[in-house]
Formats: sequence, structure tokens, C-alpha cells
Amino acid sequence: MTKKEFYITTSIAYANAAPHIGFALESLQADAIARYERQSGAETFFLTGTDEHGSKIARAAEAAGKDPGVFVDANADRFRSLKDALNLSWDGFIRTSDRKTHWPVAQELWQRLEKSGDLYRKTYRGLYCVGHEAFVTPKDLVDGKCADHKKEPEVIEEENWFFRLSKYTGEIELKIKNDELLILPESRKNEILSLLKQGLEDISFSRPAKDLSWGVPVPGDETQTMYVWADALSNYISGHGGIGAWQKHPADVHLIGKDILRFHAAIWPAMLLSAKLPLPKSLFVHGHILVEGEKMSKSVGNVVDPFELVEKYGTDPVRYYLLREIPSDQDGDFGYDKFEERYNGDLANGLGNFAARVTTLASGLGSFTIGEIDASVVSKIEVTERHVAEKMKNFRLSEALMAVFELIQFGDRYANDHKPWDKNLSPEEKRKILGNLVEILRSATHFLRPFLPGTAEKIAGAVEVSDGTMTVKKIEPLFPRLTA
RNA sequence: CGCGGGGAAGAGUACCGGUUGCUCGCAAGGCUCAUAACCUUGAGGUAGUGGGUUCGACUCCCACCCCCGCAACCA
Repeated sequence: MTKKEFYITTSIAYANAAPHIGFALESLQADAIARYERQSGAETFFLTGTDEHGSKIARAAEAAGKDPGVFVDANADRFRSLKDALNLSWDGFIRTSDRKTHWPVAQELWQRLEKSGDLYRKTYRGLYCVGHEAFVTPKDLVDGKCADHKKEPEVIEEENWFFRLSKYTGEIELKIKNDELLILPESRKNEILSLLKQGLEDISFSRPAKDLSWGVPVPGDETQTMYVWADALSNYISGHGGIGAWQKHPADVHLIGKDILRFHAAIWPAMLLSAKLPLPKSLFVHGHILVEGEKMSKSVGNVVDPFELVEKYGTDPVRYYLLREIPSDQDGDFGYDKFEERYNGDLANGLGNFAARVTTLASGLGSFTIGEIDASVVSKIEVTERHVAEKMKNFRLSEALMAVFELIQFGDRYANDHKPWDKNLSPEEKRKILGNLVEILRSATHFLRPFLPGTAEKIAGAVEVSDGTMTVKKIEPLFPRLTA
């Protein structure tokens, strides 16, 4: 009760392939926010996981000659191992194929919707393309034929469960409008409001089990398997203690990509309303990563593997690039040249060099008492703290990082102005100046900790403080310059 | 077609109706504690295009162009 609780989620990744840097970005954003909240004293729960059902996965497994369960286990492990590669601090990893923790919640949620009278059977008639092995819409057709497969689709009828999404349009619109369900950035809020204004239609909530066997069975109807909505979205509940826990404390923020905004801002809230459960407090919508200006796609072959990046550059440089170079709420670009520019400019020359110069200078002093800190330094640190807090509140991570690097620049300037290496300075004068510089370094380290936890650890390890006495060790180069 | 977002110096971005600010990159000078680093100064933008409102617009309005997402069964 007394302690602030904070519950943050990423979307769950579809486990049909290996993770790419898009998911790495979302994980890192969530991680930085989670670490920041934890550091600020909140009891934080950070959830991530994998979405493992659906015919796409069943087919991918079949193509790989594997049982879907085995296939999905292997992929889930790869997503899980992002934790080490990227130094993620998640507390829970939910898998939708988990029959013990996930299925009962998905089914309970389903039953709640049913109890509210919001699920009904309806015959769905659609155009089925054999090539797609899926329904297509008239817009996918050219001259009455599937644009991809050049075949006329068949008209197929099947019975599905439907959810009365239409019933909740108005209520959701209102809650988004008055920020009861806060959507950030504001442009995304506008986007979803304009969609809601057009109204929502009821959606199909299940598939015949004969077509979709790899999924959660519909309770009380063996012939049907849940379609993605109840199956996947319920992870936010099953991954953190189940329905009772959600009732007490729903998610503070769901991090999602712009591609799944409508699911999270319309379908998910509608389900929760129908189930008489509280809505998440906010959604933060990030953009997509382009690679050298192009959309990342398997067919183009420009998919960037986060594990390779980490292998090549190290964890914190990858964290830094994705959190700093990619604007948190817009599309951003990944490129190796840019990566190395950022690395050299900010990490090697900026943070790394500043840490080296300060610790080298201060290590020559032995143990010394911390003197008074200049008013200008105190106020710069305070300003930085305020800026970081403001930016973090709106999840503008890249801008928060900018504020921290301004502090480092301030530190470099302070060193140049006061020249603690000057032979004419008395030992007291040197100590005073270095006391200030170390203070700047320590503060910057503190602010950077959510973003670059490993680096912060290293710097903190070089500065020992006890009872107002400080001992500084010379630090090993944190980020050796990359040379072309 | 429609809805939403975005288009600013080589790159990434901020604020704002009233001489475009910041970071990286680039150039010159300074300094030498530090990872050829750091500091200072400078070059570089007709703010997508064309109209309009206004004493005055990057900022408001309209049209168009380009990019991105959505467009309900595609996870």
C-alpha cells in the first residue's frame, strides 16, 4: 500500500522466427523504464513473453519438420536469451502455450465475456484462398483472383464465436479521450480516436478446431479454438498473478508497436470492460526500426540480429544506440555507420573519456574528504535530474539520454575551466575541483544506470565513498574507440 | 479512395506567431589531465511544394507531392 507499484509489459513476440532488433528495441525501452522506476523506489514488475499459437506457427513448425510444441520451445528460448544479451531486467516471461499459468486465465477471461453476454455464434462467410491457407478480403483480389496466388478464392462458410466489440466503442472512446486510458504519444491517441469515431464491428473470436488445433480450446465448445485475441492479450493478466492480481493492480503501461495499436486500444479495453476488469493505465506506442532507410523484412534480407550486434559491439553500446538514436515514439533508422558514429561520439569521446579523465586525476589523490560542491554544479545536476524525470514520465527515452550527456559535457567544460592538473594548484584546491568532477561523474552514472546498467556498475565500482571520504581508482577504458 | 502521423543544415532531433536551438559529423583556434580526447569559435538550413490568414509564419488554414502505419481476421 505504501510502496508505489509499477507494472510494465512489452507486447509478446510472435514465436515463429528468431528475435530481431525491433523486438530488442521494445524490450530495451521497457527495461529502461522498469529500471528507472525501480531506482525511483517503485516495486516494479516487468513482463515480457512469447505468443506461440496460431496456424502460422503450426505451419512454420510443419515446414521445419517439427512438432509445434518443440518448435515453439526452441524459439521461446531464443527470446528468453535476449535477457542476457541485452541485460534485461524482466521479472516474468509468459508463454501462451503454457497450459498451467496461461490457459486457465485465457479461458476464465473467455467465460467472463460469455457471462456478460458478449460472445455469440455466427456463421462467417469469407473468401478463402488456398494459397494463403487463409481468408482474404475483396481488396486482396485483382480481377477476382488472389493477387499473390493468381487463383480464384473459394467462398467458405464456417461458424465462429463473435465478440460484441461494437457495444464498447463509445465507452472506450470516452476513456481514451479523458486519458483514463492514456495513450502516448498524443499522435497515436488522435489516430485511435479517429478510428473509434468510425465505429467498431464485432470480431471473430474463435476458429473451428479442425482448422486451428494449435491454440487454447474454447471452454465448453470442443469444436472451437480461441482466435488470437483472448489467447494472446490475456497474457498481461496471466503473466502477473492472474485475474485477481490484475483487478488489484492492472498494468501501468503496455509498450507496443504502432502496428498493434488498435488491438491494444480497442479490442483489449473492450474485453476488459466486458469482463468487468480494470483497464491498463496507459499505452506507449513506439515506432519501427528501418535499416539503412528501408523497411526491415525477411524477403529483402536486411533483418538485423540483436545477438550479432551484441557480439560485435557489446551490450551497453547496443542499448545506447537503440535507446538514443531511435526516437522513442517515432520510426528510427539503424545503420552500422551511424552506430559507430554514435559509439565514438557519445560513448568513447563523451562518457568513456570523461570517466577516464576524472578517475585518472582523482586516483592520484589517494583517499580524500569530499569538500563543498560548487553551486553551479549542484544546480546543473538538479536541472539534469528534473529534465530526465520529465522525459521519462512521457517515455521520451532518447531525450532523457540527451539531458544526461549535457551533464557530461558540462563536466568536461568544468575540467577545462578549473584545470585540476595544473602544477601550481595547492592540494586542497585540487581536491576541491576533483570533488566536484567526481560528483558530476557520479550523478551522470546514476542517471545513466537505467540505460547502461553494466557501464554504471563499472564506474560506480571505481569510486568508493564512505563517511565523506572518497577513494577513486583509475578506470579501464569503458568504450575503446572504434577505428574504421 | 479513406483515417492518422511525419517531411527542417550531411545525420538525428527541440521549442515556438515576432532575429531556427541542441547532439553527432565537418573546419579553424586553444589546451594537454583524459580513449588523436576535451574546450572555444566557425561553415552549413529560401524549415517538402504552392497558395492563403496576419503588421509578421517553420509555427495557423487550404491544396498538392513524398515516406510510414492502420484500413477488422493478418500474429
